[in-house]
Amino acid sequence: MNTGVLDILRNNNLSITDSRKKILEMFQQADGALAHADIEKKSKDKFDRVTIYRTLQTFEQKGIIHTIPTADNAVLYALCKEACTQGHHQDNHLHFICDNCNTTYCLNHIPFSSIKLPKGFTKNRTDIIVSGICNKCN
Amino acid sequence: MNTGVLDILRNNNLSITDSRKKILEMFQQADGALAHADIEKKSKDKFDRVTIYRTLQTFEQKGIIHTIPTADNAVLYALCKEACTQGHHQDNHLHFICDNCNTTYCLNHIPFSSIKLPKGFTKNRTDIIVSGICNKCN
DNA sequence: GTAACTGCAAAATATTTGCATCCTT
DNA sequence: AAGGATGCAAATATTTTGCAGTTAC
Repeated sequence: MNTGVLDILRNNNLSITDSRKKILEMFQQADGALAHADIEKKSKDKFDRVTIYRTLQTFEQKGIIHTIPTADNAVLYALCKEACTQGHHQDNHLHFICDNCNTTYCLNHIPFSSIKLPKGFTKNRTDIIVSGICNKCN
Repeated sequence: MNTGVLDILRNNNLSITDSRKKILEMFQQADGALAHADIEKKSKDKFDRVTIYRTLQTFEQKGIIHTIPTADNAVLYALCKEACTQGHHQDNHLHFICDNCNTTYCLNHIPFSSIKLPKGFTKNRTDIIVSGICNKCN
């Protein structure tokens, strides 16, 4: 897995630094979404808050991670799939947020019909957020 | 329209105050989503920031307005349709956010197939956020 | 060696809380 | 009159910015 992290950074022309390696690994291990606060907690005494903000921002610009909109307005990030490229994120995101344990699942394999917009509207990105109770909490 | 506002407040056992009337009217006139900042600007020198926070919170608890998840993490609110009741918001929200003018449209009449979750997952709320360019900006 | 990244300090924003006063009913 | 709502002050929390020192390449 470590190699994967390095490859991702190299492929995006980012220099290899401790914080970037560590934060990327956290995303891979989480296999789901992380909030700024999660990263801060899990990396206790490791990185400055500011570094985390900047790293997340860099990753998002490069298309390595994407934001997940949430109803309660927490800022969540998750690894992008291959389809994401710099400045142009994958079109369809389907995320499930558990109301109980608060875990976020990326359910990219769930199909849904594409949405037809009214005339004159152009679609760029679609986000679907489903909340409820996950299989572990049920 | 003024009567509508009063009815809404009465139906929810809320006392009729200037800020509540004014903010509700803003939502009706906006016919779309408003952020805390929008309300603050539009009601210049009228209400305290804190009153706006508290009013929005009250409205949301009563099911008069609901939050709209956004990718850029702005907090948006919009009027709920009749189907919303206290503590139990309408199931399907479809919102369009213009990347250009930033206007948010509630497109509740656009159909989409219901989403099937994996076994063990229970659905509570579904939000669909489409971003792109709206008909006015196109 | 140079450009880029990090950490610290501090500024700018955003949100919450406490309390005295005012308003609605 | 009583309970709730508002405004103000202040405490917290969150995010951004500047800059000097450090690190990657």
